[in-house]
Amino acid sequence: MDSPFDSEETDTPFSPPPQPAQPVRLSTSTFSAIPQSAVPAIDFRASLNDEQYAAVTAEPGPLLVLAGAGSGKTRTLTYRVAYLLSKGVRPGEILLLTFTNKAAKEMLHRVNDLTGVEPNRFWGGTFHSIGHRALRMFGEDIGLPKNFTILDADEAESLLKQTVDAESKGFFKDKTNPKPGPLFNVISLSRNTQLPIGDTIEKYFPQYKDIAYLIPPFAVAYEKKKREQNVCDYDDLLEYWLRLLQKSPSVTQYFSERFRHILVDEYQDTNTVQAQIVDCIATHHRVMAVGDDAQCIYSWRGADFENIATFMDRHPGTAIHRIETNYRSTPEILNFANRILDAQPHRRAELAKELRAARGHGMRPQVVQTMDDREQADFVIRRIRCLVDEDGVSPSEIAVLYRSHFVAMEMQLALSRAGMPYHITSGVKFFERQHIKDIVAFVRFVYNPADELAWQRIACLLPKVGEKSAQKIHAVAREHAALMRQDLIAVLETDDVKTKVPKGALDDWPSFCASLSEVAETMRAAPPAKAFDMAVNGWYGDYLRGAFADYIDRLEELKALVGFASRYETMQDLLAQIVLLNGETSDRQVDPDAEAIKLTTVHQAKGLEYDVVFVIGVADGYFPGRRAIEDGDVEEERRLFYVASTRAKNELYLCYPKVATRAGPGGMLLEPSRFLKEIDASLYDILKPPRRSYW
DNA sequence: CCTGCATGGCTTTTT
DNA sequence: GCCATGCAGG
Repeated sequence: MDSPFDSEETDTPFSPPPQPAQPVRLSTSTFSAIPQSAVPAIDFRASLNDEQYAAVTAEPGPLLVLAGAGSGKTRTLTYRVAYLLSKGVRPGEILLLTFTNKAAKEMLHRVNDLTGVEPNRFWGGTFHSIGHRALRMFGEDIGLPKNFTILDADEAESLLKQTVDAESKGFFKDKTNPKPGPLFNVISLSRNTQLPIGDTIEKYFPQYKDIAYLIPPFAVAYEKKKREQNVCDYDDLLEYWLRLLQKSPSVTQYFSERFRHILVDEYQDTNTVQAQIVDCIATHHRVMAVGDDAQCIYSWRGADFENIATFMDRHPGTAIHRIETNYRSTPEILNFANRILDAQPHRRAELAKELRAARGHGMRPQVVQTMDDREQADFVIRRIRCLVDEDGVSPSEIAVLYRSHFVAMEMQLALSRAGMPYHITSGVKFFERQHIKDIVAFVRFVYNPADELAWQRIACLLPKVGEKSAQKIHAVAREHAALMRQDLIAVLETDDVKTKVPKGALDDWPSFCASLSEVAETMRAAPPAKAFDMAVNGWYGDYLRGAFADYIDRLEELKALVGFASRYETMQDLLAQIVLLNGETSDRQVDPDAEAIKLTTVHQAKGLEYDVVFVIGVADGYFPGRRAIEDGDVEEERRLFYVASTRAKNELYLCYPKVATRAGPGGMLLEPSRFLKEIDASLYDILKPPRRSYW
């Protein structure tokens, strides 16, 4: 049972002396009082308020922390980690689970600042990335070969599409049937909620009631395909992890003995699988779940804030801590935000929190009405200039938030025109760029030749090769390889295989195959970055030169990818991170350290705070989104609006254009968001910026 | 079977 | 005003 992570906790200067193994027990005991001199002494009492202090220093055991927005939830969590360390708990005994990569990074960074303990000494990260680690260690116990690869959302969807096409020829031809995307969502949601597909459809997708019976076989076939190709989709990382824990007592024992303390951030956003995973590992009940039902914004992915309510049933003797003092926002912003929740049709009384403002007064939120997108962007830019130049606000303390990516389009253009540097956590991500995905697929195929999606991607780059030819080539190569007991890549150049290669592709074929072999060779002997380097310099390099006019720029990015790869020691880890870190934004920025304002979706802004926040597109149809309105369920959108508003510390601007220029049929008139209309007008000011002269 | 053109349909949010 | 899918040609 060797883990590549084991060494990390044992040989660093901060490690306390080894402790005798302690029996797992329901913890009524206090912490073992082993002095921890390496971690700097922290005055917990002075650094925290009463509520936070109580939670941070609570006896080990099930803890539920109900923490409102801006009440210092992350602070509580990070200090809890520091407190555990100060009591002699080793970093390797702490498991820290979050939802987004950003949150994980932020948390571990803060712990590092506080205690000096390096982030990589904890097991901390998203459920998915920790699931991947678990599968990497124990996947073979449930029949998952160790070189499995991970499909991103597009690839998974396309595999499902191919599966369904193969199972039932005309399914997608019939327009009344769900398309691959929605179909994937149905299956995914059923897996994440652990509900049978029939129940899932009844509950969440009644429009598919009539064809519900068709879907379970598709799900089964899809699962089979994934196994054949030795690939996992995102949901597998959670489901297989759970299955592993349920099927193998020794694995469960390993995790629960190893992670004597479990902390879960944003517990309101756990879905059934995630909650079950936590419960399985936390047989010792030393688990701290931190959450706020008002900020549950992932229910479309199966998140169920009822998990908070049932936590105490699943972990008897739960101590509940409420943290209700808000240090972040001015009372004006907080009043406004509280009213958003007041308008909720049904509130859970037992979860309700009353946020108290701790700060002095500031300005009321400003509702900004402009003609169109363009004026909206102009307003934001002019206001930012003013804030930065005259009020001395740092650009990095300013954020522009929106419900969905497309709302930010005009904003991006305007910022570029104005020469104002910005970070954007949306749009086409670095790892989603074509050439990046190509080269990753190239390497991924070498690593796992059963991965047909990776194969299709690279094979289709050859002239005259499309999906069908790619499939045929792969099939014949697979057969041949099995027959000859040889590597799949080694048989690609045999005549049998070549008969399936279209004429137009034969010119490229030898160098294509040679490059694959070279990469395979490198992968066996050298660190992963070398294999990437080899791939870039081989056949793909030639292809790139011919296929793209901006060849130089793209090559530059591929070199950056090689640089990224050099941070990883194993191919498995590297390839997984590329899929899972689906974040690393393609900042159009030259200097990454330059002070830049931030553009992000509300989802990605969760947990973060800024001096000044602009929410753009606060109009019905945008926020709440059109879809949510049509489905008659805007409650999640309301929580999202609450999350957006509570990101602001000093100033909050809610902007909307009166005319929709781009979206919809065009020229449509927009109403202010219903969430604005629900709020007493005395709680905000209305601002109508003068029309800008255009010459 | 692949590729190019035209029409229709449409837009969450993240791992 | 965009992208993806559908149809005709090679």
